[in-house]
Amino acid sequence: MSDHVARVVRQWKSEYSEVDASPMYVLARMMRINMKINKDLSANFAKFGLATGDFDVLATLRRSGEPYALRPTELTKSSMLTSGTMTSRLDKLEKLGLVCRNPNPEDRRALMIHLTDKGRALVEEAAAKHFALEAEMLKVLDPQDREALEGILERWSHRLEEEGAM
Amino acid sequence: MSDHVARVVRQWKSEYSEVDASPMYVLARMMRINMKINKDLSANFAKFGLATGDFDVLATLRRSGEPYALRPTELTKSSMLTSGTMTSRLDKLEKLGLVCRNPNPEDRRALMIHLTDKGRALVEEAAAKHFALEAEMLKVLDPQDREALEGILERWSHRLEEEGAM
DNA sequence: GAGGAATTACTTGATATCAAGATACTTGAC
DNA sequence: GTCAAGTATCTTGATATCAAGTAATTCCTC
Repeated sequence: MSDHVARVVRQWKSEYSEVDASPMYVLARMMRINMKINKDLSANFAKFGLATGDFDVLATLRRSGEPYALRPTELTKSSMLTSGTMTSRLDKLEKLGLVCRNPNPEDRRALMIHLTDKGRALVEEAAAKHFALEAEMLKVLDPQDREALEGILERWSHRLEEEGAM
Repeated sequence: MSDHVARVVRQWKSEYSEVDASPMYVLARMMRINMKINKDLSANFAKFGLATGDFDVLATLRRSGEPYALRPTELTKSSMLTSGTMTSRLDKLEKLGLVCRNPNPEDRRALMIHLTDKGRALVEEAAAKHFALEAEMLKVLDPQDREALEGILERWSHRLEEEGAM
């Protein structure tokens, strides 16, 4: 039995024996699993009329607690995106009445993005489904694998953030 | 010490105690690490004038062995993308002289995408750097973590493919 | 064989993203 | 206080992607 990535590595080996393609066992599999996860998660968000990125903004506001307001820069940093991308997301969410832009009294360059009541209700409903779906997805892993994976990813993430890489 | 995802989970817990956000320890960390990896890998491809997806097509052709030719459908399946996306990638690669479209003698609906000599030379150069960079990236993991991760992702990937999910 | 179902590559229109730069504002060095 | 440097948001133009649909061809069932 072999998966897509195993076949790819085998092909490289037979074509190009001087190169070590083994990092792909980790990185290419991660990438493919991640693509699959993202597709499934975004199918759930679509039921609420949201793209993954829209949910991400609303969820970031919601979990920041009262008064459910952050600056665009904070949202941008949290999402690993560029400022232009965040601007267009906010345009869309504002048009849908899920957030509103207010002036920021502390810094006239900045804004405050407020979650509206409608936005809050929607994100809470979507988040409940989202967490349930994530839990479901992890059930294909054996409990000990899931636990080990949690530890490994935690260490990996820490080191990347320590290095300032993220 | 805590990373971005740990802070996010803590926020959810304090705002929304009835929900179990713990799957995010696995899924959100995977997503963020993956985003970081993709950014670094695509910076390497850019040195060769390629986007990640362009490299993916050229590499799939190269490792398929002589005569370095596949049908668009095979490339599409391998990449987890839609056929329209593959069409536009092939347009671009053809314009750059890295692949060429030839009629497929066995099926007049289909084509054969051939890697040109120029395409082959480029992908071999880019691939060498790519593999070196991937190996470098995995050095932040302890050897036992890397080994464990390889096993876990292999099992995960197998199960998803078994289910027909990928 | 004939005819309907499936497959193949492509087209179209919409959206998401980025890099680079513009504009307005704040901060800090002197 | 002044001004250069930095910061915050948005704009612009380019690209990548997708979903849905099209036309030509092949496959399958009878």
